[in-house]
Amino acid sequence: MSGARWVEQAEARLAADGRKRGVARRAVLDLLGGERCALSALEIEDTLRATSSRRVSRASVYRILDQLERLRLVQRVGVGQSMVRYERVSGHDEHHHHLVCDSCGVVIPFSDPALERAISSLSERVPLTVSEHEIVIHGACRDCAA
Amino acid sequence: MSGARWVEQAEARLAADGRKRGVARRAVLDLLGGERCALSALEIEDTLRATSSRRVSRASVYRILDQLERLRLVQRVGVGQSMVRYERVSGHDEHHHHLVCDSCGVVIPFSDPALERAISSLSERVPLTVSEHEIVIHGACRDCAA
DNA sequence: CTTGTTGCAAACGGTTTGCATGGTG
DNA sequence: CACCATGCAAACCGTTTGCAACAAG
Repeated sequence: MSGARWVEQAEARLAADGRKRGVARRAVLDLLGGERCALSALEIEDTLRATSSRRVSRASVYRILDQLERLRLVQRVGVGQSMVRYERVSGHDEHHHHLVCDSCGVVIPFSDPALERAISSLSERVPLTVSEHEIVIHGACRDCAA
Repeated sequence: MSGARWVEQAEARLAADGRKRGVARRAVLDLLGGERCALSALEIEDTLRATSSRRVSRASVYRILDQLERLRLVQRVGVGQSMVRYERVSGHDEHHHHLVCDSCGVVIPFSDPALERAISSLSERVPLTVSEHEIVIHGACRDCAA
């Protein structure tokens, strides 16, 4: 799913949910639509301040992310243990997980069919009605390991 | 590795690192040694206040957990996105991951050899010197799904 | 005009730090 | 007796909330 299409679909679902359009949310949607990997609320605020002419308040960013999460349009990613990150939810085709460099903090997306197979087979044998899963691999990236 | 043996080994490694013994840390070690799954700093503080006669300050709990993490004696677990949890690191035999009920917050440990195999094979093909990995499966537990 | 949206500032809650005290090696 | 460990309280910082002004349907 392209970013533009995701934005479109998000607007539709928000409208169906009885929400009204607003400048702040539109700016956040446009930003998330252009990113395929996870951003924190503060990064979103900073990026918007830098690129957008109109200022978006921190509170609005959090409220908007909360709405989007409730509608399953974005997903929280527990990559850094201190700051929550969010990324847009697209089709299963774009499903991915994260490599995290514990030294410099860089986050690299990856996907692996064999791993997904193992997870989905496991999901059926577990005492939980599974809704999603998250895999984070920690280590040192090439720059930091050198 | 038994909890008691983990405590013993932890003390040894702390001593080797030039650390001196102290009551607060001993209490935290004993508690973690008796737990196989993840606890938050605040849970540790509360448990110690309830069970131990001597009070352990919140700051000490955080400082001690930080030391233990640095020495790889405990591991942060990003189970809830808001509160960091810690569990002791034992041998590969006790390696496990976590099921989280998003409704009531309960955390259930699990392990799966097939999944571990998929992860370790993946770890060799990834642009990162892998140190560890974390898998969290979200869903609704039996009580909450009912 | 009714109801959602936004910005501001203050409140919150988990975590960290500065400092003085106390205990270990 | 040098240095780590500890408690206390204050500072920090990401996040949430109350409120008043604003805008969409």
